Amino acid sequence: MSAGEFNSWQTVQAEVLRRINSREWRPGEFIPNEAELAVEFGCARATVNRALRALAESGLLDRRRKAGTRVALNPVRKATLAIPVIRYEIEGKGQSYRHTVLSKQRAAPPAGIRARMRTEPGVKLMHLVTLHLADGKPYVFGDRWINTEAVPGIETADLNAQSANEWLVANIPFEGGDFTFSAMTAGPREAEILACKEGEGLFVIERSTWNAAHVITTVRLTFAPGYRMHTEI
Amino acid sequence: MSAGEFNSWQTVQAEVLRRINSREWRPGEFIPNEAELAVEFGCARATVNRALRALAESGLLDRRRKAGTRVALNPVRKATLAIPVIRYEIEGKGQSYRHTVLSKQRAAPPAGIRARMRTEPGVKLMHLVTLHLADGKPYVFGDRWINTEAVPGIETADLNAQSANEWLVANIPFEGGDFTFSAMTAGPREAEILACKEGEGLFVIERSTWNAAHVITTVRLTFAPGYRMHTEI
DNA sequence: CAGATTAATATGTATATACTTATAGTTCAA
DNA sequence: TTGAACTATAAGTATATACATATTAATCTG
Repeated sequence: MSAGEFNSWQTVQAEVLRRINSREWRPGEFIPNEAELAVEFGCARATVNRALRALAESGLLDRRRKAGTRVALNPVRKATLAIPVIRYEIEGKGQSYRHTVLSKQRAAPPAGIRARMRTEPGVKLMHLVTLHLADGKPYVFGDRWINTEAVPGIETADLNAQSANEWLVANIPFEGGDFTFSAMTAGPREAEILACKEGEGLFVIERSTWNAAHVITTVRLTFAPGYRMHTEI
Repeated sequence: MSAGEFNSWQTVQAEVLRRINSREWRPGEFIPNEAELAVEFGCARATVNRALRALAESGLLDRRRKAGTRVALNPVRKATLAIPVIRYEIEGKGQSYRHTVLSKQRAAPPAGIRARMRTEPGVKLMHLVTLHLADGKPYVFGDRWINTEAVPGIETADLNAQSANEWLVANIPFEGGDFTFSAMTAGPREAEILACKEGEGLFVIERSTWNAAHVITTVRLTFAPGYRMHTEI
């Protein structure tokens, strides 16, 4: 089985993939260690390491020091989906982009938001409701809370000129975020804002972003009917 | 600025991140090349390469040969979301899992499906409708088409014992897939199958998977109200 | 025999060196 | 002035070597 020459990490990766797919190496099974594979493939261990590391990152292999490398039992397929800035998404489709601020005020958030923002009771946040339009038609509206303490400069920013999301992306570095995707049924408010019928199913993204010290912002994006989010693996 | 010692790729990465976040290196701007950074950080070029490559993969840097490395202008944040096998997802919540096959037949698919499956007109596929239940309550139902030509053995598989998805994951290696997430409004059929009210908003995942030669399967998963898909970055 | 100690081992990482490859920029020719 | 040919450059990769680190397995103790 000393198959020819696999002297680039891509060819090594391809060969390992082939063996996994052909069940030569079965799920849960340990595969030979890096040193052995390097000899068999006629390449350096670092090359094997690169190939296996990439496969482990994509979820097909499980690796542990000393224990070794095994074919993943239940390969969790990971789709990486790009989170777009709404303006780019709309303009990318060749449509015109516009947004309007429906309301902007300082207020103490309801309990649910406060929990997500991890702020003390009574602390006021900036509450912003924005509608984004594609070719003049409602596309998505965002109900956003911003921790003004974590975001110096937001108070004086002109959020009519640049949407809060864009302003934040451009000005406030963040370290992590979480995303929830779901569906909701349009009520009177959504129907009015998005110019759709009450009772329609709407796609919803909830997103929080944070840095080391604070939760920066949490936003709920409710999309007009027909929105589709797409990704490939 | 010859800042101390950055002699592991993680510390190099952290320092580069710091400079990006602090705007020392601004979006769109070229950063010094690997060799220069290696000298400045007091480490090998390979170490810098590892750090920058990781940052490029996560979308914060743009790299091109000869041109160099620049800070990404619009950092596309990528969330990697794990595509779960439904049984694991349900059992992971501590609920009991059960599934039933509502219908299974060979049929020529409608045009939309045929386009996705890339089959010739008249070719019959396996059409499978399955309901998955959590603690006995409808959780999601799947409307699936399988290219039997691409999937040897599926005809004789007992899809009552093991769901089609699980059978496929365990038996048919695939190379790529695409995913679409959207919302729909429950019609009479969805309301009946999912035991929900007509007019409720439902979360929908459409997914196709393929290997080198064929589109293997395409499935539309319609979730009962309340479903939320979550991910972090 | 339970629990602590030690050894063995596979992956993880760092480094110097060398070569490859894509491509931006320049030069040259039609 | 366009475009083809060339060149210089920065990232990309491969390799040998060395050492670090996590973790299993074996061994030693009480």
